[in-house]
Amino acid sequence: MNSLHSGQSSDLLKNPAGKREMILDAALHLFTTEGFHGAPTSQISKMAGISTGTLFHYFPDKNVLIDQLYLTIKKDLADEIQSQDNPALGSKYRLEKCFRGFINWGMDNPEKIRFLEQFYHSPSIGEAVKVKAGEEFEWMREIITEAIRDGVIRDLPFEFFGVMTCQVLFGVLRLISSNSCEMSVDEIIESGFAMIWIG
Amino acid sequence: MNSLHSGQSSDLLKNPAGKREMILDAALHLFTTEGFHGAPTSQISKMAGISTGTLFHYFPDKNVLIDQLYLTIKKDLADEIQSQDNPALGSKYRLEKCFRGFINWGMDNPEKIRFLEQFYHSPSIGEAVKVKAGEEFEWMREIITEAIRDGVIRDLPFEFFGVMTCQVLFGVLRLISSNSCEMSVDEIIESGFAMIWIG
Amino acid sequence: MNSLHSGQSSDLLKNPAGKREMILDAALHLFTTEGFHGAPTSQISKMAGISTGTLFHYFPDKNVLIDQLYLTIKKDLADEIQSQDNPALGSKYRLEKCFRGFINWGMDNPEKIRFLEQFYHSPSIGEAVKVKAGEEFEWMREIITEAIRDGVIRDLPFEFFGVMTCQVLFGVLRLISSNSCEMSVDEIIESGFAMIWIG
Amino acid sequence: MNSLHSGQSSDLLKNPAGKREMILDAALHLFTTEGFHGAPTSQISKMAGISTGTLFHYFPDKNVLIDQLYLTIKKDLADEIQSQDNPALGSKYRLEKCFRGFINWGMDNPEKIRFLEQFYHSPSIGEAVKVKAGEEFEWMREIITEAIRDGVIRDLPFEFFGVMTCQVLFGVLRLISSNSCEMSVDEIIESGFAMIWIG
DNA sequence: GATGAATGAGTCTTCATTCAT
DNA sequence: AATGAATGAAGACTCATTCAT
Repeated sequence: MNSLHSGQSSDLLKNPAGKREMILDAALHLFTTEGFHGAPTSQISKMAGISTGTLFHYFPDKNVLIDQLYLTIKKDLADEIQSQDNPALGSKYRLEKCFRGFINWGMDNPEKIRFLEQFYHSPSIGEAVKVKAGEEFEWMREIITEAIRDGVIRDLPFEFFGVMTCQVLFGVLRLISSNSCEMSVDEIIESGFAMIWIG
Repeated sequence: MNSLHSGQSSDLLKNPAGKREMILDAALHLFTTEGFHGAPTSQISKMAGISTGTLFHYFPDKNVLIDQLYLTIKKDLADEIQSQDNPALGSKYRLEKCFRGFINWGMDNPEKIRFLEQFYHSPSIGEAVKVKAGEEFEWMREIITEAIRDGVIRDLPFEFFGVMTCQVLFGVLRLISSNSCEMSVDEIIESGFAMIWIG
Repeated sequence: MNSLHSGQSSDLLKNPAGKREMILDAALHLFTTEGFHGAPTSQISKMAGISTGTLFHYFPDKNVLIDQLYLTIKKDLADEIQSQDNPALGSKYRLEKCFRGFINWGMDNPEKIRFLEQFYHSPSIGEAVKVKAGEEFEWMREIITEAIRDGVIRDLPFEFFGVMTCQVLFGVLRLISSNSCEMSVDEIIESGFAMIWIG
Repeated sequence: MNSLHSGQSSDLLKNPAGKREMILDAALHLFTTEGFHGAPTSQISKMAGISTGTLFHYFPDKNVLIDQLYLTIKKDLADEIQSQDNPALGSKYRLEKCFRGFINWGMDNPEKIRFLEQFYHSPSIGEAVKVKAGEEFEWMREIITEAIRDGVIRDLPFEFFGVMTCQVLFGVLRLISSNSCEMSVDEIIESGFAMIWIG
């Protein structure tokens, strides 16, 4: 018996993506389409292909599940953007790269975007988690500071810039995905960016 | 029986603000702080000062309640803005008046703003109601068209303008209410408007 | 239609003993035979002839149910004993009357006796309730004091006398109900009393 | 491989007191404080320092665990008392030695006493086990018979004497451990014994 | 219209037990 | 022997909704 091969095949059969990840995936879908209280844990585990008990083996309760999901998604987004950053380049270029990273990630992950939109304002996510998730984006503060020094954006507080940029980028993604306005994807993106650069 | 007398006294004693309104008020508060499924109808009726059965006298079920609440709030906002409009004036002035109307209404009704933010993306509101609520703002299309003709804003579809403006105005209100950025209320508002005018 | 008659019959059909009492009766039986955690609330409500939800209308949770049951039973016992007391009589006579009252009540209510035996030492009953239940018997302190003054029982603290008397009387009732010793009920009772009088 | 060496080291490292005993110890504590159904096997194994699966290696199921625990404790008590008995001495002396043995064991093992009090009347212990546990004390029947012949105690059935003596001794231990009556330990013990001798 | 007791399907969560490693 | 992830039946409790009064 070839232990290497048998090991691989059993890994693939039993662990196609890791149960924790399968739970998070199912939860993402159901929370987004049904809401937090509208998505029973029984349905989440069924969709994840595990038993009801197993869900609680990975997440002590439903609140922890949505908190971890929120955190995971925000970190996923932050990592994706940061992975493409190059501190050696100019601030305007770096900033635009971040925006495009956000938009691309959002177009690739429409359900995650819907989740973030829906739950950022929701009482279902713990406050501590919201704060912690926000910290994943702290590294951008430096780019903003530099961009202000370079005159690329107006001299306004980081908070203002952060909130407004998010609002505009979420708006861009909603327009793209709703497909209800007669503009090309690129037009939407460029028009959105225009609001940020001057604002 | 003297209907005038009996009507008056019972109205004043039992119905100081109208039970329907008291239910909507309680629902607004609880849906905003607890979410749709997180706010039991029993708690809503208790806060409204009525019995559990009475709630279902005014709203056939809980979904109708939140739908009506959403509709009522959006109409409230639209009416407030429209009441201050004067079609005889210039498009830029009218548009700015609308924005300021929105902002002022939002500052006066922070819970309603939170409700709109939270439930605009939520599956708890019926699609038909979302559409119907959107129609309350159809009258603004004319102002936008005029503003584009006057070169006050860029020539972009109504949908783009509508989504983006909402996003920016909600951002402005959030910054104002969170109080976390070192800017005066006026600075926040003006900086927000600047993004819209050019965008 | 005879409203008087119909009223009576519907009362009898719908309220043969009061739902609260039916729940307490069912709980008494099931807690005694299955233990606290061994008796599902679903089974209690089924035996009480009500729905699962109704149980929680009368008792906010299962712990309150057993606490109230314990309190009700202890009060039942205390009231029964006190109702036969006559402060005008001598202390020995009164004390013996109390003992016989206890024994008779215990023989009439074997399940309640089993319940008290089983749950007096159990962590399932809240401490506060145990204390409160104990206070139902405070009025006996006076009889004991008098009995000591009269030389009917030895001069020992109320606590000693209380605990020991209970132990003996519970023992008497167990021997009577187990039927495993070749003594008549009266012999058991008299032999038990003998232990108390001198102790 | 040196079995002696490996055996020793693993025994000492992994089995300082025997896993079976550690499970029984943990179960004793948790059953006493939380009740049978209130103490999850997972918590018992955690407290015993073993895995959930190992518990079921030593005890096929939870009922067997509590049955064995009950049996072990009763045997422990019986052995302790019997070990101090000397058939050559007089019946009154032997009997008193037994009582003192019980009291001393109870003062040394308060948790075991609480366990016996709590579970003697509980449906969680199998009937067969209760009978079997009772047999551990059969050897005392001879002492009682002798004591009756010697006129040390009244001529009453073994069952009466057994139940009543237990009740009194448990009462004594409860008074000692509750510390709520103004008597010295010796006074409580002697006053308790007095009840037995005459009864 | 107004009440609130009653319902029971549905929710989250627990836990004894198994079994592949 | 030992582990601990996995199971899923079962439990406590909730809550939208009804209906007799």
